[in-house]
Amino acid sequence: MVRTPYVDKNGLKKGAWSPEEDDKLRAYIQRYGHWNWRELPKYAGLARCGKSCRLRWMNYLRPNVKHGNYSKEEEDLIIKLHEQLGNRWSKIAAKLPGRTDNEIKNHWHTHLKKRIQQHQMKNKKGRNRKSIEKCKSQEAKQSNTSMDNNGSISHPSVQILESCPICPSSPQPSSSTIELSTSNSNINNSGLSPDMGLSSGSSNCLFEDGSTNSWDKLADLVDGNFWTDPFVVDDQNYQGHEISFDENFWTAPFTLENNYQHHESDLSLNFLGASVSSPHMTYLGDTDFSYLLAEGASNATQADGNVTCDR
DNA sequence: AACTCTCACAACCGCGCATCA
DNA sequence: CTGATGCGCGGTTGTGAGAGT
Repeated sequence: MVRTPYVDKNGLKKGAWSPEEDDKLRAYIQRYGHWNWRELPKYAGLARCGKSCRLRWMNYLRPNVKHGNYSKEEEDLIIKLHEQLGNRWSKIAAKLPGRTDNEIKNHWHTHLKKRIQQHQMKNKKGRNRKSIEKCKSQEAKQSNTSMDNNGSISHPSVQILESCPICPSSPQPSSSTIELSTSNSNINNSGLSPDMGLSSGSSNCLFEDGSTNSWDKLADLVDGNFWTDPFVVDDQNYQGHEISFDENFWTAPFTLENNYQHHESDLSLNFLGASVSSPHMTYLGDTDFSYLLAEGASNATQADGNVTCDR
């Protein structure tokens, strides 16, 4: 999947990086920093150009760089930002902690662009269908409606309310009761505003501002995958740290305690009032804690961050 | 099994901007 | 002001893996 390593005419190595080269670059930068990319490879003992070193560090070796596994929330944010900013990948990457411009760009070209195109096609079809129905109903009343061979219509009085291309339909909630509570933390998922905590019963939902809203209003806020997609909690008091849950979130009970040194906040979430552990939790933070969990550690504890998670 | 096609993504390349002498 | 240099950005390419035939 990567380019075969080779040496160019200037004696500089190109192509895929070896683990040894990675180690050299990582060790050097961790010790001395990247004071001058052009000079760096010479001192780090690498037969690479500075540009190549910079790219490798920025896109792969740099701490906290996340790879793959884009959450629904991240994808929606990328789509939204791309609408606003266009192909300004570095600006987009700046809004997604742990993601690089290169990776976002790749993800866009390989996944999101297609998704957008599919949604647009779908909307176009749906719009045509709607339009045809409306058109038919108006045909009896008015005679100046026209329809082409493709089913597209043109009519001065037909108004089309186009749905969001990304969130075409809003689901009805399942019959189960869902209750979430946070302390000093914000829950958010596709379409919910970042500062909106959600606590809901089976027929309506209570927002943090105290207002009660019908499911219809909630349905307006969430997209079609809200009830099935991974759920992300973004603790904004400790930026860059994310805790994400997989599709078993809704069925697997769990407890998470998150007491950071710099603020005493506890992040705890209860599923139906039960305070138990989940085997499906992944911590995507600055520390190596995620690896402990990925390795299947039980009672994983992050010492300095005081993060605990029982399995 | 062998071949072809498509996908995914790391890495490269060229350009433009900022800084400095 | 101008040229050299370094860096960052965005577009493109190369290639291994997996799917399809």
